[in-house]
Amino acid sequence: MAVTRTPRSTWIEAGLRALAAGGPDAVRIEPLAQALGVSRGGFYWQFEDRRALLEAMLETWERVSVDEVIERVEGEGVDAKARLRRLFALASSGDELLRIDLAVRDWARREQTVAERLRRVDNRRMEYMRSLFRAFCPDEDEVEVRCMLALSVWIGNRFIAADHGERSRADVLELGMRRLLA
Amino acid sequence: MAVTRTPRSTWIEAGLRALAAGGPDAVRIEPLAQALGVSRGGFYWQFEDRRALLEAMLETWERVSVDEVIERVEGEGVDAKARLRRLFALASSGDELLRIDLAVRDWARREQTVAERLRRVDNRRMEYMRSLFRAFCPDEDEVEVRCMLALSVWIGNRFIAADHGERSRADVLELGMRRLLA
DNA sequence: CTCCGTCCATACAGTGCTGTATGGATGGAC
DNA sequence: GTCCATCCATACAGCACTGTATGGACGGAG
Repeated sequence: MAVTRTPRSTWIEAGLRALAAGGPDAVRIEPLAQALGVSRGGFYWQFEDRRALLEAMLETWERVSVDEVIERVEGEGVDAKARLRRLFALASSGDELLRIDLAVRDWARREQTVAERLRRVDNRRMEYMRSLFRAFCPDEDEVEVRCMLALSVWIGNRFIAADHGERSRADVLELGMRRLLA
Repeated sequence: MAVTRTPRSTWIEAGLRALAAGGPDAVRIEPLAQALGVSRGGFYWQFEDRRALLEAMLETWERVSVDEVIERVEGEGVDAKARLRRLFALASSGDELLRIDLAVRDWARREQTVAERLRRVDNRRMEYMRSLFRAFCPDEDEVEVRCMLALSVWIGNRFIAADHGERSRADVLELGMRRLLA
C-alpha cells in the first residue's frame, strides 16, 4: 500500500471552500488540484467523477452542520434561553460554515437532490429550536413563528445588504433576538 | 436602418430568466441565442461582451424591482397596514421577480459591484417599509426590527426548506405577518 | 530483494463556451 | 432604383475544463 497523499477528505474540504466562495459551478477539479499542488490523476482514482465529489461534499456538510452545532450548544448551560442565545452567537460566529450554508441554499433552488438534503437539515434544526422555545413559550403557534423568524433572520442577515441609519446591524439583530426571547 | 429583430431588451430578459434559473454562471451567450432562435452575431453588435449584458441585466432589475413595486402598492388603499399587506402579498406572488432577487443576492456575495447595487436596492426598500411601519409604530427601534424581520422572512421563505408539522408554510407566514402588524 | 497494489503525473481527445472577423441580408433615405 | 447603415449568420482561433488511458513512483508483503 502506498501512502495516500491526497485522501478523499482533502478533496472534499477544498471543494467546500470553493463552494462557499463561488457556488457549485466554482467547484472544478482542475483548479482544486492546482490549489492542492497535485494533478487530477489522484482525484479520478478516489472519485468516480465530479458529481461524486459534490455528493460527498453534501454528505460531509450534513453531518457536521447539525450534529456538531447541537452538541456544542448542549454543552453550555441548562437554561433554554441561554442555549438559544448560545445558538445565535454560534451561528453568527462560524463564518465558513454559514457561507457554505448559504451556497447550499442557493444550490438547492435548482437541484432536486440538494433540495431534499437541505430539507432534512432544516427540519432537524427547526425541531431542535422548537424544543428550546417550548421551554418558555406555551403557545405552539408562537413557537413555530419564532423558529421561522429566527432561521429567517439568520439567513437574511447575510443576504440582506441594507444599512440601518445610526444603528449597526448587530444592534438590530440584538433587538430582534430580545424580541424573540421575550 | 434595418429592423432590430433582437433588441437589447430581448437579450436582457432572456439573461434574467437564465439568472433566475441557474445563477450568473448560467447566463451564457450561446445558449441564450439558441433559446431565442438566433445566432450570437447580433449579440456582439449590441453588447460589448458578456460582462456588458450582466451589467445591463442588473440595471434593468434595479429599475423594475423597486419603483414598479412601490407604484403598485401606493395605488392600493391609503392605510399603512393595508399597504403593508398588499406589499407582502405582492412579494409572495411575483415568482419570477423573487427568483431573480434571490439569484442576485447570492451573486452579490462574490461580486463587489453586485453587492453595491443590491445595497442600494435594499436601502430603498427598507426606507419605504420604514415609512409604512412608522404610521402605527411609534418606537423607532421597533420600526427597524420589524423592517428587518419582514425582509428576512420574505427571503427566508424561499431559502428555507423546513416543514411545519400540521401547519402549512402559508399559515406560518400569516401568523408572522399578524405579529409584525400588531 | 522482488513483486504488486496503491496512488499520482502526463498526455490525449472531446466538449462547450468566448470573442473576432467577414460577408450577407434587410429596409429606409435619397 | 441605388446606396448605405444596421443587424445578423457563419467561420475561425483560443481557452478552460472533463474524463480516460497509460506509465511511473512509492512502500509494504512475501
